Amino acid sequence: MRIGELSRETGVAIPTIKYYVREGLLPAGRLTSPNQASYDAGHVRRLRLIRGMIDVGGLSVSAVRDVLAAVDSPEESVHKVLGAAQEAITPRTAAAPEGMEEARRTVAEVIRRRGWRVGPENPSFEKLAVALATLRGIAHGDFEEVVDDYAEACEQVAAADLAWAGRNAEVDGLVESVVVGTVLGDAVLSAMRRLAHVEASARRFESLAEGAGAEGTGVDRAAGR
Amino acid sequence: MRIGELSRETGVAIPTIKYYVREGLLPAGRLTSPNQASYDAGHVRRLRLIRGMIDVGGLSVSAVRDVLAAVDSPEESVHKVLGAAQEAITPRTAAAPEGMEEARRTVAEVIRRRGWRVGPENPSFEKLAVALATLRGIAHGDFEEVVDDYAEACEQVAAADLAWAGRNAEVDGLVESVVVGTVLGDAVLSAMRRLAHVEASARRFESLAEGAGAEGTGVDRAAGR
DNA sequence: GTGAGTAGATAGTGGCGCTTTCTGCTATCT
DNA sequence: AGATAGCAGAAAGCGCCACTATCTACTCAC
Repeated sequence: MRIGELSRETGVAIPTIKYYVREGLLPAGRLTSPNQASYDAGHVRRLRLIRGMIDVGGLSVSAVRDVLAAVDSPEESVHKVLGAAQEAITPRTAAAPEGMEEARRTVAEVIRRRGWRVGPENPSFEKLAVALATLRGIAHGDFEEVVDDYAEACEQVAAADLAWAGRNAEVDGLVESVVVGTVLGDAVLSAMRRLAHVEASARRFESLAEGAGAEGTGVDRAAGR
Repeated sequence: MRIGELSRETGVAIPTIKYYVREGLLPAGRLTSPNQASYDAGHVRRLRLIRGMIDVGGLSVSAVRDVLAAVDSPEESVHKVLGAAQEAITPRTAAAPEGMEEARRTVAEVIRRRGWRVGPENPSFEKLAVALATLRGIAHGDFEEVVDDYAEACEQVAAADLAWAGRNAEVDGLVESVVVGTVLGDAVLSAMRRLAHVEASARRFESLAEGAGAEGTGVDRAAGR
């Protein structure tokens, strides 16, 4: 397959494909003559993976490069790849807000209550603490009461993810499955969470005020601040 | 409070504050003389909200503007604000991948099974379908078997969110609570999902191969593709 | 042999999120 | 009263990013 076909197959413009090759996201084609190269199904898959991470996962090109570098090192442990994917997927290096110490304690507490074996050295530990500290700096309601519900839900999701990755690994390889599941799973999860929000508030408003001309998606007028 | 104090209080540089004012994210201070303005606690809160959405939520400045515009229109229904927040939080306008029709059917099926009352006109419906279609284009394992677990977890999360927003609304206003919960909740959820992944795979690998020198965080070597 | 397609390289583009610089002012300290 | 520090507002500039355009020299298919 030549570059034009690869482009048509994946919907990615030719100059963009060349750009990805230059940037090291995509391996170059096998040269059949000084100005002809051939691409195969691996390139199609890889390109789709790249576009998925960029378009759906919202990753930057350099984040994708980091993730793929981890995917490509064959002897790397899943642990490291997962770490790279997690590192790459989170936006920026958020400046530490106030109240981080308390937030870290909250996270450690949840982890303890759940019986998880993750330490503060895991980058997600810190990310979570930053998010919680930020939340406390903005909103008054105590988020700690919610955190355990989140944790329980996450356990369920993680179990499902693992089962899926296990099944998928037989074809695509474990590492790639983990990466795809992590990056795209986030997108799935947050879209679904929004749908669930709509339903949950529909349910609440209907029980509060019955039959007041619902708006289709359910959530209805409510006072601002 | 003058701009210098506002800057110190929030950790945001003065030119950046001015930039946010220009961009309409932050209301201007009240002028006390032609070249002096005073800012109050509302500005501090607002600035923290902006930085939280940008740093932790990963939103762009223009996305934040859209969200805040919705927050500020007092008679707007929660429905609309939630929609604006949801619109703003999702990255780009992902090009439609192949297999969208099947993906839409899958989403509709899950919604039906769950008894949710959300239609395809909800933007998250489409976002979810795009994510699923992309996933199918990349990975072989059937994600549909996982989708119901996700949905159940999301129900739990959404119920917790709603309860929190209800409590928080008494102080901060419902609309703002919903926005904060939606945007920052995503960050919390994905960080926590990663922690749960680590634990879940630790649990699996330990049951498969007992005592093979665990690496601290649990996940350990496994074959690549 | 002609036209469409290609590799590889360099330069350019538009948007984003600030940052710098400037001018005239004013609050505050000594 | 003078010195110093800070401020408002406007305009221009900057560095990065993700492409995109253009070019040359080739070659393959008809």
